Amino acid sequence: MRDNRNEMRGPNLLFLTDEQLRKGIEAMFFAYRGFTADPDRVLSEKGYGRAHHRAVHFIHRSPGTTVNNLLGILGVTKQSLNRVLRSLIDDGLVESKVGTQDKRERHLYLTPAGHALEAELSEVQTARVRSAYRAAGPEAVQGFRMVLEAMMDTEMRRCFDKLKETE
Amino acid sequence: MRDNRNEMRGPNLLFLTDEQLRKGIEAMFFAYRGFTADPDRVLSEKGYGRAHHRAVHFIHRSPGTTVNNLLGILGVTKQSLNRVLRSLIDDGLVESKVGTQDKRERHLYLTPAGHALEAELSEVQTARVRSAYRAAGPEAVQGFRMVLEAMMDTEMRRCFDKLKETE
DNA sequence: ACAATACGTCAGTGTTGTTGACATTCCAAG
DNA sequence: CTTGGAATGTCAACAACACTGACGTATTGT
Repeated sequence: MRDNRNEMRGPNLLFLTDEQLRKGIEAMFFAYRGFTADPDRVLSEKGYGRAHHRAVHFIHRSPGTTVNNLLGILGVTKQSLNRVLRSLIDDGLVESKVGTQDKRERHLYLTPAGHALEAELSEVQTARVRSAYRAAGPEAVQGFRMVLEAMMDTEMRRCFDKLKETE
Repeated sequence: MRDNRNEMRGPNLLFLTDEQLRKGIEAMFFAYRGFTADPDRVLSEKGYGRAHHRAVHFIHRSPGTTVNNLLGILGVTKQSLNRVLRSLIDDGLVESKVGTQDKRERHLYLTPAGHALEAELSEVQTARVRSAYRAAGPEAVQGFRMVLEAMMDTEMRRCFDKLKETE
């Protein structure tokens, strides 16, 4: 059950009180809204949703990735991803090439128009994150990243680490 | 446009490179999935969605709040909130009382059953946040909170601060 | 030949969002 | 006091998006 007695266990445990935890939860809720607000605005102007942003982002990040790869990274169903990819391909933002070794696979790439959209989305989102980073300072950013990574599932952690080593 | 030259501006600006910003964006994406995964599991068992969680959370947080207040906090449309509230009221988790001063307003309260659901949701979500906090340590948590607050809109910031002062 | 994999698609369901209309209540100007 | 506007909340119809589960096709590998 709830435990409010952390407050009496010394100042080094103050950050684990229910009060602090709830504040963190609410901060996460509001901050994520801010985090997605700008890209969402851009997307809705073009008739796209948040799922399109994610697809475009990770195709940009890992050109030539397959549909199955994206499914694992995004954590959506095949049908949702397919609908998104279908519209992106029809609109000429994403190109789907049949694999050379394994012809069952489709490798996904951004077209020039796709790169343009990605840049536009990345622009507005990065601007906000940069501003937040600048306001909070380097040590805060390091802490921010540590908590976020500790909040992931092992599954996502695996995805995240795999993306990191691609640098 | 993109700016990769931050890397040459000294070590104190290393955290503002595009690489670091992109990593932060992806970490935020994956972490938020982890953040909502456990409550989502509980909710779907009961036929509810994430919107129900938010409503229950903030009614618990601010008992007697009005529908309009919740609209501002949650950032959803009136109809979406109303549908959610309708099901919660019909299921006996939320009680809606006509205002005494202003009879147009409906003041919202959790019933005992509502408090039970809130506790169950809070339990699983808090467990993960607590674990992340513990793993990252107090200084990291402070940085985490600073960056999150800096990432909010002024609008949300206002909501967040108003909730904070209720303590 | 046979099973497994990668991809696409269909039907049915549920949540969420938008548009727009509507009833009730409050308040203030006439 | 009356009346009109503004605020609060409710509701219906429709669209967007996601999920489940099943099925079909092409390809790979044993």
